[in-house]
Amino acid sequence: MAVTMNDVARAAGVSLKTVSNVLNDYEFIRPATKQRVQDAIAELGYEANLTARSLRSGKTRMLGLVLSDLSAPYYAELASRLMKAAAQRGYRVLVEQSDAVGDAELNALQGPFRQLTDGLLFTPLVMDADAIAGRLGKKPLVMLGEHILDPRFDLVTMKNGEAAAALTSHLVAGGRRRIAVLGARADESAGSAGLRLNGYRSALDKAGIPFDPALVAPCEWRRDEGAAAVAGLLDRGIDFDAVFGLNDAIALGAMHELLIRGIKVPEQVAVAGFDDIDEARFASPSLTTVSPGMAEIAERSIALLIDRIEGRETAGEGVQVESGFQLQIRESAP
Amino acid sequence: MAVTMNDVARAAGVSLKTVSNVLNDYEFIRPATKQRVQDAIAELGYEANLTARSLRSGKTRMLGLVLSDLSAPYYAELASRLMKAAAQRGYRVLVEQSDAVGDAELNALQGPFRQLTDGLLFTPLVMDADAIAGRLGKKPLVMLGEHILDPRFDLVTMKNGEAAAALTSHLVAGGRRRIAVLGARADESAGSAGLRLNGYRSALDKAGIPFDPALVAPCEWRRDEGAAAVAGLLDRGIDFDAVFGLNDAIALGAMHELLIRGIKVPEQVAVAGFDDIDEARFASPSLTTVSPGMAEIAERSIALLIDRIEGRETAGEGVQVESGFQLQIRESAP
DNA sequence: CTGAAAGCGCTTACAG
DNA sequence: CTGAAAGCGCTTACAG
Repeated sequence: MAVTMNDVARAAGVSLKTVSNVLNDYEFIRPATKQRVQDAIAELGYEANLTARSLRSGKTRMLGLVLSDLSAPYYAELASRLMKAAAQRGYRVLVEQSDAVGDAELNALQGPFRQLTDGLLFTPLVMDADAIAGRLGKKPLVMLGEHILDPRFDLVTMKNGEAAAALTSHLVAGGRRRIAVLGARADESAGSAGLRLNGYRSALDKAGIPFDPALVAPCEWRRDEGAAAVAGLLDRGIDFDAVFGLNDAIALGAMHELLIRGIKVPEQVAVAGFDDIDEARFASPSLTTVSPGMAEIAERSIALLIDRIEGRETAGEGVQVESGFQLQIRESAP
Repeated sequence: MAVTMNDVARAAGVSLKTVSNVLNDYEFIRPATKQRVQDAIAELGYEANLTARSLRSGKTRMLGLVLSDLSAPYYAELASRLMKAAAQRGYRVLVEQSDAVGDAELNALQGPFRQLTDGLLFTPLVMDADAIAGRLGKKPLVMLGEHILDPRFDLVTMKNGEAAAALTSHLVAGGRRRIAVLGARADESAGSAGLRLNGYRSALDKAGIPFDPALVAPCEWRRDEGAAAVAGLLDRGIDFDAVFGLNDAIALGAMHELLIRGIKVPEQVAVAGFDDIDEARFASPSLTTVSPGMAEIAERSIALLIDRIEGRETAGEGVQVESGFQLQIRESAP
């Protein structure tokens, strides 16, 4: 049997409530009493039972993180940072993978997962704003790194459009005119893919370069899909002098396929990505990309969610946070 | 207020216990009763309170996963698979990052983290067998992908030594004689690093190639460290014709550094890694490595841990599982 | 097959 | 500042 608060109370000669007060940093405790309780805790090696605390208080001090796939490098790095930011504030992060399946997202939103957490960081890939708003419940939810700009939701994201435009302009400044875009999603205009695609188009507009839909290839945001997408363009005989992967994984997959086929990067085709995952620096050639300020995203989304949970943030409408970005110009598109 | 079992019992006209029986798939319930309860559950939208269940039963249906850093690609892929394997069996995985810090490992082993989980998958980098055995507690613990081969512990791992030897023999068969090893750890002879290093040495022995300690460079298992380690060898003027990174991240970092310096891979220096992370296939040149059967490791470690938790595995001594491996010969060391 | 009672270990009003 | 009581929502013996 584990040591309980009752044991501590008995050992210290006080009531249960007094022990509870000490544990919860209640202000008005006589120093001597407090000391006696703390001594008893130390002596008995008492540790609070978190489950009992949760049952009574209704709080778990866990945050839910819903994303499609933890093995994607961007999400892995993000999850790692989020966990550290949460730990500093006394919270843990419980991760749920949705595999970009709608049912899984729905489950994370209202199933048992929700019960286990005091609030959610949510990266929806399938559900739209109305579907989410309809299942919202009363626990706080912060949209993460995603697209749904809706006054009903808190959102921590980056300047997807601006950053994509800046990257595209950089490619144009390097003399590229036919820039293929990999990773667009047909069904999604407001999502990250859509926002980045819009940024690309606006940069082309600004440069007076006509938009060619033949240069836009949809694919999932993985290395193998990026490779397949660029292979498709080549096999269809489509001419291009640059590739913009809507994330780094796509770009790295595409770059691999180009090199395999003997196409020189960046001499014949420049390649650029998005996310600045660690891998981008060490690719050969190293990958030009956009750094989305992941540290800031992690820090601010955790802070916002916990502020909501603990009632410090009380804005009726959603709070929108946009982190800054930085171009990382490297060998693949100098 | 959420719907409780009491509400369901009242609606169905049965006692609490009967509702509990239905929820827990107790065999002997009259079908009509069961149906009435299930109808009431559906009608009221009842969902069991997991916290209350945990408090009473002492089970959380969560598994703890302790590793150094979730953003390392191997761990990210492994965690993703473990979560899926656990989910299939009705368990969740709660991840704790130790940053390879001893205190953090100790905390995960006996702090509140332990309370939240029914069992642990543990990848210790600092603590040794005796330290762990001393803090073991009564909840099951499975050593994961690591070195501690001790009859007191359950262990799921791979054939580190054999695989490293096979890879080294492959390099030797390709004509390499001076094979640098990156990622050795001075303090660790039994760990993964030590086992892989031993495999390397035994393969050299077999080939009649003398072991040269100057070719062994210690470093952390990250890309930047692999790059720095190979840079160190080059700057010290040490001659080598192959690099064996003790994991893929090291090898990829080293390969990047070689290419930056105009050294041709594999013509001048062959490069090989260990883990077969997705990134290895898409590197340029693609990376020769060892596939450790991660799917098998994930599946078997989850199965073993849950068998322990649920009392199906009752061996008094530790159960040792070694997954198979496969050489992945690619461009960096054909 | 089903019920009434006890209790897991805390926190939360409510008194004083 | 501190105490006695109630109760969070379940499961677990124990009866019958």
